[in-house]
Amino acid sequence: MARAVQKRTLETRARLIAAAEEVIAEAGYEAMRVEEVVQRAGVAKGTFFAHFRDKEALLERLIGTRGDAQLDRIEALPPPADIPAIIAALNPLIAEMTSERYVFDLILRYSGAASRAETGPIAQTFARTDEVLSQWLALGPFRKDVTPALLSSGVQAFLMHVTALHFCELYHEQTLQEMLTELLEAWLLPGGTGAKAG
Amino acid sequence: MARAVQKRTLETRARLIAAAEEVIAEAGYEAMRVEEVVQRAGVAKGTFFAHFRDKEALLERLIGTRGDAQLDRIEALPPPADIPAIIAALNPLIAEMTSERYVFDLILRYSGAASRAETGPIAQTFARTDEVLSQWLALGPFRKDVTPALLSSGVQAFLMHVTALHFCELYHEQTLQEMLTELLEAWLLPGGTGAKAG
Amino acid sequence: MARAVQKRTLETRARLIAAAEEVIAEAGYEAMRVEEVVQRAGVAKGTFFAHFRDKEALLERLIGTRGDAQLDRIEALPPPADIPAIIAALNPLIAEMTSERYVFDLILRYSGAASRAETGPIAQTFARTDEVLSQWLALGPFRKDVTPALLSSGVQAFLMHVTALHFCELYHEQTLQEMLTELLEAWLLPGGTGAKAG
Amino acid sequence: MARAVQKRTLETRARLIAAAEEVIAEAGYEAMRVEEVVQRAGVAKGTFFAHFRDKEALLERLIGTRGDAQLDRIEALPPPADIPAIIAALNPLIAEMTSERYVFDLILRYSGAASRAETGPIAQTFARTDEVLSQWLALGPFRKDVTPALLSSGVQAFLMHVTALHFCELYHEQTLQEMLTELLEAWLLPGGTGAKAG
DNA sequence: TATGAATGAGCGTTCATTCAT
DNA sequence: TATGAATGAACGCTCATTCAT
Repeated sequence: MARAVQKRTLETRARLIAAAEEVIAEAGYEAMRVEEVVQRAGVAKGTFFAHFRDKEALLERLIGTRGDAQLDRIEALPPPADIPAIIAALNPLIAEMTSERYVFDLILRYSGAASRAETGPIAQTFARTDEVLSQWLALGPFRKDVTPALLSSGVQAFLMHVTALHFCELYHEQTLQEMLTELLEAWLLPGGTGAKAG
Repeated sequence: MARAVQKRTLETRARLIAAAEEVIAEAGYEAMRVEEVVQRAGVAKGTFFAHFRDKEALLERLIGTRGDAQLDRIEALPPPADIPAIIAALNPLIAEMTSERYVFDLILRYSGAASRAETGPIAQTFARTDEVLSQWLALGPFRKDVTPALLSSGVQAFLMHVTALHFCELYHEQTLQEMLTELLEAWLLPGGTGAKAG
Repeated sequence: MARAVQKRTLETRARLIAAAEEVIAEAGYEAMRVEEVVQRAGVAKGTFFAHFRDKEALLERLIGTRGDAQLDRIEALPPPADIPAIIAALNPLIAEMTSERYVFDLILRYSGAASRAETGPIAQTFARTDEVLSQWLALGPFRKDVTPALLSSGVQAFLMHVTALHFCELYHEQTLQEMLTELLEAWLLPGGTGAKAG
Repeated sequence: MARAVQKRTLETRARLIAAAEEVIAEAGYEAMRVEEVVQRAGVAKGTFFAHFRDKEALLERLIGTRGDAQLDRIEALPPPADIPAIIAALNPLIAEMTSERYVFDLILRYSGAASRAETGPIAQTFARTDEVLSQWLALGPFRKDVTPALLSSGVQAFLMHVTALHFCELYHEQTLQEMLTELLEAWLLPGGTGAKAG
């Protein structure tokens, strides 16, 4: 009996999420209105708040889900053998994060993992990214004088750095790619090509 | 006469800034309300917007001023000879940035330099930091296989990274200091002690 | 200058009140919606709450104003010489209070004078009623063995008693008139016709 | 089997009532939420409404039960021989009614007997009070020029009047006792000491 | 009877920003 | 410059009641 009820609950939640995705696809995250979502989902406003603490909770979930999809894809890739491969793998994730200023702000707010009572989806995405990167860096032909965990941490720092610069009018897409490349080379292969030799 | 008017103007502006600082000292940046500030300054709401483009413009100015004070101090220091010295020099800046989550968000938003028409105070602080760091890194006993500009860029990325982690309950103050040390060592002195040899 | 501004304020307030009265005339007090009022007044919702603490504050004012109008009328009457005259004078006030269950509930809630920070309009109407009644009872051919204030107090008790019974399906209009007459006779002229003799 | 079912039903009802009393004891009538009650009773929300038409039906029952207890006590008393005795007898009833503003409002709403299809517990309490008072007033040394029913009606009006004033901060407990005494003396013994003579 | 997810209308609130004076 | 009333779009929330299972 409890299961039957839960099914209805899941359906409602799915409808809300689908409606929200629809709205976002049409007008972007920032333009999403709770009112609009419940109307499209054919659900009462109160129901919305029975499923999500607030509007941001839904957004967090939505963004987290997308991030997870990216990570699923990334995990399925063969460990990259060089820096261009890393960048190529991570680029869609960067694209996701820079799709909208509002999204980036949200990500920043929620990336602070357990700053909230429970670890939210976005924080989890960050944790997963860390794991994936660590493995890659351990397996690939990168410097071994420091732990993969530290390397991964640094890569993430660069990732966020470059992502933040996306919203700075001074930089062009290409410049940022170059900057990221340079940073990663200097970080992962100090001594340049000599790293391979060394 | 124009001078007299200007004097009054400057006084009003000073009163607004003083009032804002007062409010912030009591309740923090996030809790600052324009309403409260103008009341304490004894001026009308409209006057506020005659002096500052918007609320954030004041906040930017306030935060920028603090950052500048830090940089004045930092610039007066002798170029650090090792990583602990760098960290010691930068720590107060980190403390400033982590004083409040909201402040950090603002800083990140405005770190993207000219995301607004004119380069604001926060972006300028970043630019200055970049200059100082570049000089230090050029002068000090750090890796020379990449440009000081790139090194500086990376240091800033790590700085922000670690600062962000301050708002993540998982990390303790000490852990973060250690992490920053490790990151900087790996970044500025790849090959560890070998850097001294190189 | 302050006066000019105040004029605009008064106009806005007047527009809000007029709009509210319009809505109430059409659909009753209970059906009044803040949304509807601000729309008709051509005013923003925020403005409504800048003028009235909440919806009930406006309603209180509206009901109080009507009560005051009744009292203005009542005060202009010559002091009644007998009980039917008292009842005739008070009947429109009763009619006002029983026009809507919702109104009566509000009156009850706010009659408790200073139970709120400031004495509201409804409580003031009650106070004025007390004054008027006291004067009447002092002047008229009614019992003199107790103070007019006490007599007035009793009359008000009967008034509310009978008013409350209006919302009880058992009683018809006429029954209540009779009951009030009997109560007032027994209260104001104990000893029946003998009072005239006495 | 029907009996078994009925037994479970009664148990559920008892649990709901007990839970409600618990909540009320802790937070008062106004703060009682159906949600809270069903949680404590360990039943589903729907179950609540299978047992009580609506929330007020439960409240009415609860308040009515308390009133009945008072009346049981009052009925057991010997008919009072004077006004202080009447007041002493009724005082606990007043205390009950003034325990909470919200309770008084409810009582007033339901005092109007059959304003609902069926006469509820509160209305019944009023009816019983009326009977008791009528008998007392018929038996005691009070005015006989009007019917006991009318006298009783007036006493109830005064009772409610004084009770209402409890929620008006202007009046103190003692003042109200005195006012009630004066009102009852003037009502039940017009002519003052003459009543003793009569 | 029992369940509990869903309902739903509307209130109050927020507060940076504007604009007529 | 200075004034301050007015703006306005959502959000969050409430919580008794219903209804399909």
